[in-house]
Amino acid sequence: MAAAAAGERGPVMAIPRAAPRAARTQRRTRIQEEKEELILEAALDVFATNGFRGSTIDQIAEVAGMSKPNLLYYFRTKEAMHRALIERVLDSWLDPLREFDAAGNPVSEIRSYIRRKLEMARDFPRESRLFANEVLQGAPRIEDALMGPLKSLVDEKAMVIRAWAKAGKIAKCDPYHLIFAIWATTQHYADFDVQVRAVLGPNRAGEGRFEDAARFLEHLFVNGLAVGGPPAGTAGS
Amino acid sequence: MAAAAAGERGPVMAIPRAAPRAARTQRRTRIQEEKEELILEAALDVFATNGFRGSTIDQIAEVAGMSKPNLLYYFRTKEAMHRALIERVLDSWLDPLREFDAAGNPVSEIRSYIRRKLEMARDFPRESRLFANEVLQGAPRIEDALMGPLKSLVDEKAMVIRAWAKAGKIAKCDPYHLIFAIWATTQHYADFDVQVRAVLGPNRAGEGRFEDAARFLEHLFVNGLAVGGPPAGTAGS
DNA sequence: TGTAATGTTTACCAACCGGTTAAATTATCA
DNA sequence: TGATAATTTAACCGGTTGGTAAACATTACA
Repeated sequence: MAAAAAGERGPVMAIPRAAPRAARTQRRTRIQEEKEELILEAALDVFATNGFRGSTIDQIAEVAGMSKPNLLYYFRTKEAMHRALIERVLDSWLDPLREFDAAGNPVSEIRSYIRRKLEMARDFPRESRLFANEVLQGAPRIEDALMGPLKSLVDEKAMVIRAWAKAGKIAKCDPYHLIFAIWATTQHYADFDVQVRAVLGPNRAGEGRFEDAARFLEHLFVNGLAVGGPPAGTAGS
Repeated sequence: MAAAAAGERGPVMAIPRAAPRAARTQRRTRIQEEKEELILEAALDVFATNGFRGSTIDQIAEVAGMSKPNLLYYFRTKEAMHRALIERVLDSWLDPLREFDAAGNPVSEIRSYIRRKLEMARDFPRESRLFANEVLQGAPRIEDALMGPLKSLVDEKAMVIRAWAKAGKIAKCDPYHLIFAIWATTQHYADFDVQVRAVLGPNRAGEGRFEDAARFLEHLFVNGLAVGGPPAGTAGS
């Protein structure tokens, strides 16, 4: 896709610019691989904290320690950078959900899904914010991914959850909203990090907050999805 | 604050511009009130969908049906618009949490808090996204609000929840993470609306999704916070 | 009704931003 | 080593953006 776009302008004449990631030879030099890596790393930094429109090529260039035209040598447009970044990150971002195993024990599957998602929020907050920014602003550049691969994967896993509920292994519940709830609660710690820190205050804002969150969320979801109504003694006035 | 900023430039000379919301007389004319209202309404629209940096004064002007300089007559800078907007919206945004009543029944208090927050996500998604954008990008313009009024309110309500837990009315849990979880799950339906719609698909993306979400979340939190461990029969292989 | 304060518009500007051009520099390899 | 391709840089460009200047229009009010 990127390669096709690169060749769109010059029809016959000797190509005016070197056209990296070109059509003929595949991924060329060592240096190209390194620099693209470097750029995408910087782009992740900048896009994640400023969103697409709020980010400038100059910012990315500065973080990457390169000149702006040099960046544009590797990625023809700002949007191409963003596209490449999304493409590269989306797959690994969905991994935890993919690992969700129909054959496993429902409670432990859900528990470990929560834990994995929380680990990702802790270890890859930029990735989380990259998507959050994008989705929040209407997902103009990842709509396809949302309605395609993402929806398919969720549909598949929702069926698994529904089967568990039907078999009486967990409480009857809407699997989609369950998945939303897990996404929301876990990614919250990456996307709304400053708010979490501000509310917890300097004493509790350390890395321990992820352990506390894990404990709470596991309790919430495991108890919340346990079969049968609330155990007893919760009726008040 | 805004008034003080307005007078910073011209020191002695006859004030060059009309200086609305001026120092002497209080909030002046009817038309001023109307136009400021109009502008903030438009600003909410634009800031909520594009974030601060991603929004332009021209966009806001267009939505408001006014010229850019006219906007800048009422708010001296883009940041002043944003500040005024945040100030105006923050209070009502925190209302549901304020209504959280220590004297009430814990389960029904939590249940109705969830419901109110979900209603706000449905009825005021722009407000939710305004904050989400801001917090996501590091909250450079609302840090004070987060660490001041917000933290205070949460601290207060966290004590209430902790008392409930201590009295055995709900399960022992970290009250801060409980509040985060409620925020995250409810605001998710405003902030990540496109994703929710994309995943649910055209059939289920109608307004009914909020009812489904309410049902699921009430179940999750009420069951999840019920005293005692998971009722029975959830142990698998 | 007249006039001073308030409100609106047109024209403008400097900085920024995405992107291009072309020339210079460096790596590759026959 | 030398030619060729790949990489990097300086200079530049047109459009956008936040904001201003000043003239013009309208409103409030004595």
